[in-house]
Amino acid sequence: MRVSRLFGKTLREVPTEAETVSHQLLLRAGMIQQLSAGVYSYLPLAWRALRKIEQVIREEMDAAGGQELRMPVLQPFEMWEESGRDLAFGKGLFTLRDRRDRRLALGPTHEEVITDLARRNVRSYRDVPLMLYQMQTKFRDEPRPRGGLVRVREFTMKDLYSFDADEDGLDLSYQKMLQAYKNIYARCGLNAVAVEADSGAIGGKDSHEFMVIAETGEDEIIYCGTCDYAANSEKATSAKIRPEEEPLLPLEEVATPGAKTIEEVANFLDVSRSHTLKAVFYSADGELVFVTIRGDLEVNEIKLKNTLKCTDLRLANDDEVQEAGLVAGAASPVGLSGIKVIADDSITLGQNFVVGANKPDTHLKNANYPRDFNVDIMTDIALTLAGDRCPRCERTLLSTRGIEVGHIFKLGTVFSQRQEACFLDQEGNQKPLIMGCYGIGIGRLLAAAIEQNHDEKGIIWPVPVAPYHIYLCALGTDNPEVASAAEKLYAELEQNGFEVLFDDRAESAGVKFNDADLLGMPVRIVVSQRTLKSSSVELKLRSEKEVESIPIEALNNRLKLQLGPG
RNA sequence: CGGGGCGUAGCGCAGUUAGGUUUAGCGCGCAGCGUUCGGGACGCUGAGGUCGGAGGUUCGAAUCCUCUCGCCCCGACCA
Repeated sequence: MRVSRLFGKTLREVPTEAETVSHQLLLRAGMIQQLSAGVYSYLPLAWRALRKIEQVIREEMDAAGGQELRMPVLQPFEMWEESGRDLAFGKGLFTLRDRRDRRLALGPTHEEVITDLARRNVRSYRDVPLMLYQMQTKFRDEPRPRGGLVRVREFTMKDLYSFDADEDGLDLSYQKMLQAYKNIYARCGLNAVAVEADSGAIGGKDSHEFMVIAETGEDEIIYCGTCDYAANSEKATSAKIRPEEEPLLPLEEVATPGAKTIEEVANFLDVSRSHTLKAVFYSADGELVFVTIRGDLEVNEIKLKNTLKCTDLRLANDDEVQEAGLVAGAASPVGLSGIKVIADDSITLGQNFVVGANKPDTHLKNANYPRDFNVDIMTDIALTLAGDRCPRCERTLLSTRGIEVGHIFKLGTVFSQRQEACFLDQEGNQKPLIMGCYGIGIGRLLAAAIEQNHDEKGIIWPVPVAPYHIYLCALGTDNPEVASAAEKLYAELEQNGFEVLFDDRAESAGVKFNDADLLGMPVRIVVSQRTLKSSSVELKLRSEKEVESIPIEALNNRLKLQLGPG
């Protein structure tokens, strides 16, 4: 491709709307163009890179036993009602009506459709294990698109779905995908780590996310500096420390005028925060619930939402709290009735807690579970923070930010049961298929690759995803000798199977070099009067500082060494 | 949806506070000619704007008022 003919102009200045590095570079390189919030056109350079990423993914999916197919974007809305996920996705689901006024949804993901395909086509245990995948456009009406290609409303996703006869089969499929994903990231020049994750609207049990460490990432990762524990902060747990055992003391009412927050109460009574129980009120699908947790911890709303199995969760407002007869600032489960109480298991770690007395300006000392109160649900709903203890080795946890470039789930029978996708096992029993699903956002992967592979001058493409291998730079094109030598070299390189971006423009050296750096092809070759004097060209790797002079006849072999056979 | 910011030429901006010499400017980029030519060269000439949109106030609106649309950033959601 000739730069003089390439569609998409490089920009000298950074467009103001871009804040993340990948967004800035994609815009400056003339690779993407925004149409509206979270909706982009991919210009030729970006499109080539995206296709290369797809090809890497396709190869790994096929190698793991996947079969590529293609499902529709346009899906009957009833299918989403059948699975109940019209509510789980809520406004995130793009919907429309056809001419007969039938409601349709633009697919945000394809579990419903694939499950339907499976129930029509899988009959026997002989038909599994089965892995089906596609590269396809997803639509999600995200509340807030951001970061260029990091979070958009229309994007291409590779989604693979596995079907197995039993849990062991699922484990095997899951492991295959885990490995395939690691291969993909490594081939795309990405350092991605697998972390434990919440399964969100997709549903299911085990789940891992692949994170690319980046300051601009949307997710917080909690990880152990000592062992290999790593999890999304939504999912992370910690070893909650149990204080020294003390004898159980009798309940005692104390006046705590003006003290409402945990901080104030703890200070007033001169006890540590971990010696108090906090009360928080939530509205879960309209029902008021009482949440209690040890005073030194915070509630993780994702865990709470999963525990309550509700779709809408928010902090209750003052009116709702008053209406329920709760005393904000002095509430506790002691003596409480008629309201659902959810407790974090931290309340079993410790004794003689200070809790609210359910009357203004009054607290109780020495509350103990279960002696003094009961709860409806006891589980882990605590937010894990950097500085907490690792759940595996009890060393200190650390945190960092990351971009989620892939997510894999063990779905189990969530979908196959709801949609009755069954098979006959060896004994002739009808059983639901055991499913898994595995997704990668292609554009996001591209953005992450740039986040991790750039310098102040521009992109530094890893070879497998580079739009072109070589940036061929002709300096002094008005010199016929240079021009014809460059043309000849361009033709030869392409003949030898290299993908070449040929800068044939009548621009100054500075302009060409800066564009070469910005566009970031792995190899830059310069042809000029100077190099021709010694029948050579100059070769520079984008990732290195040094330039080397190569005799033209040796160039082909040198490039093969660098880029692999063309 | 809550909070913050912004819409003036392809990109980056000034002008808006105090309405009128602004037929709306500047830099980059773009077109033509000439000189340059190994890290974003220079000169001359030129094209390009219904100042996001609609209403209103006024003799007069980019500037004031009302409504509206769009975009970015921070939070609640996800590949």
